[in-house]
Amino acid sequence: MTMVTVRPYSQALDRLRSAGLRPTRQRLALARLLFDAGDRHVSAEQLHTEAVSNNIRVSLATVYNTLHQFTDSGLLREIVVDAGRSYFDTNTSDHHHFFFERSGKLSDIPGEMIGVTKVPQAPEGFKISRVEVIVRVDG
Amino acid sequence: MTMVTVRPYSQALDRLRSAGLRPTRQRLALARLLFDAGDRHVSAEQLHTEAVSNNIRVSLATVYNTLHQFTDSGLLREIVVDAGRSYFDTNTSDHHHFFFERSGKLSDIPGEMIGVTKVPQAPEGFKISRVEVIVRVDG
DNA sequence: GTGTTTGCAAAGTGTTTGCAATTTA
DNA sequence: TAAATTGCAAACACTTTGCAAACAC
Repeated sequence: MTMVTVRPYSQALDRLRSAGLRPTRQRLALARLLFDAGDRHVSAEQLHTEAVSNNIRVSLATVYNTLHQFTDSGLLREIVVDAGRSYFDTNTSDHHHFFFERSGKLSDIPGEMIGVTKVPQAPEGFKISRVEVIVRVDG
Repeated sequence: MTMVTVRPYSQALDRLRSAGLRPTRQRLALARLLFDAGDRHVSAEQLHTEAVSNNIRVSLATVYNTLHQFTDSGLLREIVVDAGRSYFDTNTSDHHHFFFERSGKLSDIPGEMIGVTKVPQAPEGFKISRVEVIVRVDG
């Protein structure tokens, strides 16, 4: 018996709808690039380049706007590992990252593969919004 | 019996010596600001402002250079939590951080207060250089 | 049609660099 | 005095913004 992945059409439209974002040409095209290819970590510049080379006419400003709108509506997660460059992760579930210092690339570590114990209480009046583990690797 | 902290002079000079850095006026002054006041998390801009208001004549470029030299020689640790701004931590021992999203401030979590278990192997050919835990808090 | 979204170019951050002048050893 | 360090101003990389034109509903 063989497993078959049925992908009748991009889920991009549904994602936009459920996020309450108008499915404009640019947003749809970017959503396809982002979500139709499994888990990804992209910078704005990268995504823009990729869009352009796929003949999607979209400005860099719109890519930035779109990435932030997607992040605000929970479709993406922003990751900061490197001063002066933001990455956006299409995997919004609970997980952590390897960061490859030489190449500047990221890769996912499934949430259950790392255990963080004894996380201290947030100080009075604050609540923990996320516990992020970054395993920096080199070599 | 009373414990007395004897601080005959700043340890800044010794720190520079042991790091093999020439103790210039600027480096000494910055080292005093950084290390004579316990654990600190500062940005370049912050440190420069502080220096200027303490009548230390030093340019922002030199502050950047100095922070990087200190980091390279192990006197400081660089922390990236916020896109587009680097912090430098005078505590170079094994520990983690709270990051206060609203104020942009950091505070230390002693190394032994968080346990990270089951850290996966670094991929073939890579070695782990650091495991960083950032507890983002909000509110 | 009306309100939203886009693209452009300009402006804004934070950081780095080139090089002459200054300082340190 | 020779080599290292500094300051300045310009250059940089990345990101955000203002606003008119284009678009979605």
